[in-house]
Amino acid sequence: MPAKNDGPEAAGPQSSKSEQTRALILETAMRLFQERGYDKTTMRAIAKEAGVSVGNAYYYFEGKEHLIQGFYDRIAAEHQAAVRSVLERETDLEARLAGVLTAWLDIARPYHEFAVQFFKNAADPDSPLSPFSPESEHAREQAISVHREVLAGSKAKVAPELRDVLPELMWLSQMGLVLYWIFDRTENRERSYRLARRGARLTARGVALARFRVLRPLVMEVHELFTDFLPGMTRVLPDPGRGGRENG
Amino acid sequence: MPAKNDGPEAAGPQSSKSEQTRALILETAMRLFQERGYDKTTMRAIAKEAGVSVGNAYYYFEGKEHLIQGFYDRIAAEHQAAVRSVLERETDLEARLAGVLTAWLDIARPYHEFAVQFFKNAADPDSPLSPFSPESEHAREQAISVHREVLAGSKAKVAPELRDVLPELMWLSQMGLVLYWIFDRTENRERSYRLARRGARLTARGVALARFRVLRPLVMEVHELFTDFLPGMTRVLPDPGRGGRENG
DNA sequence: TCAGCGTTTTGAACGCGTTCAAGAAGGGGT
DNA sequence: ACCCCTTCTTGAACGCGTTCAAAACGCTGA
Repeated sequence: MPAKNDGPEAAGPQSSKSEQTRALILETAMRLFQERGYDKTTMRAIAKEAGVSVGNAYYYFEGKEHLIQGFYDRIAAEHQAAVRSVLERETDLEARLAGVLTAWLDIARPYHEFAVQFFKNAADPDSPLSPFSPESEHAREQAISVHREVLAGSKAKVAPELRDVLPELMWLSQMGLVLYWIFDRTENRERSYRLARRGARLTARGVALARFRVLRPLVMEVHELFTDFLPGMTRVLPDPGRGGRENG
Repeated sequence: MPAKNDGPEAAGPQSSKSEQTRALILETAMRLFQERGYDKTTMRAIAKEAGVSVGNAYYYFEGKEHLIQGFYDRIAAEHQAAVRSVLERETDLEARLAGVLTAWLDIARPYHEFAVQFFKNAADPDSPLSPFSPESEHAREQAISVHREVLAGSKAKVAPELRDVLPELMWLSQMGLVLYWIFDRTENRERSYRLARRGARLTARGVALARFRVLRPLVMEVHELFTDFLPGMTRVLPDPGRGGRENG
């Protein structure tokens, strides 16, 4: 049997010639993106700099936007690592949440410049780069589980109705922070940091108060709404059909 | 002195030759967008169909994306009109809010197909089409004032701390609904309608409960957070005012 | 060694949004 | 009548992302 693949994407992290070329193209692209910005980096420039042909880049990546997937992965990995120390140290819900959010801001800082391009694609439901796309499911699930840990490792007492939806809610509000961050033009993203800290405080206080009797109906409402709609958000398509390319 | 202009954009809604050409291009573009979708409609096709040259379209509009501004205006106008009957009829906050939201969904329905493109541009902070851009300020202010009316015309008793921020909050949650709607693939956007109704209920109950004593700190938190950050969102550029105290 | 076959690589070509130098049209002022 | 200045219009040309038929490569079995 010859070396048969299901396409270049299907291969694992082996160090074959193919994987090397793929990695070379990705790294070159990421470097140029950071040096010149996304728009000013042309596919031709990436190919030239990497010493391959344009067509070759398209053999490994479906298009230019797919080359920024590398940043997703990098940020996610760094964040996961950075968060660890905070989660081991703190037991206060507010501090834990604030730590996770500000850690993300720290890590994402170098990429703010072209985060817009990032987000433009994320805003397209059909794009695999959308945080709600099936392709992002793994990364999304990992991000949510960070918030699960934020909650579980804290000494905060959580209303039982909120237990299961809260991590997803917190992830969603993190997406809100990211959105704010993208629009944030202040120096060093100061306002984003402020929002992160305040948002963490608001969340912690909300969770604490959610155990009061008077709030029972509201909490139930929140619970129902998000058990109902979060699965719908994270699984956008009614059918799996990752079907043919609609060319045109 | 000859007929001097500050450019074609500066002219009011006169019916000069210039304005006619501009309108012709815009109408042709909107028609083709609806017939073929945004991506499949080329600038060359718009120009050809309108009987002008490509360059001429660029004389009147800065680029292709600017041609969808027409939809913004159209939807906003229709929504403003549709909402009137609801606001005159109902006095219940939940019903008023649900009415406003579902009216938007009704009106926006025909444009869902290419709403993505819509949103891709809206997601760019530098784009004048962003709902947070200075260029959208008028439309945004009008949309917020609809929510002001929703609140003012209802018999609901609102905690004083929320009075001034609530309309903006409601508008923000409407933006959230729009986001959900864009990702919504269900038939007739059923889930979006569900979300609108449930969101309205949640908001109404939250407002009702916000008057309880125990919630005072939470309400204050919400109030502070949004008086602090909403002006920052709607005025993207660094705004020296609002020098609230840094919070540890 | 070589033919066969899947994998990888190539770069010209396509269609698109956008730009721009050049010209046409439309009026005053003389 | 003529020039002049502004506004409007043109379409070829540019640079880009993307595609594709064809070529080069590399491995396997004979």
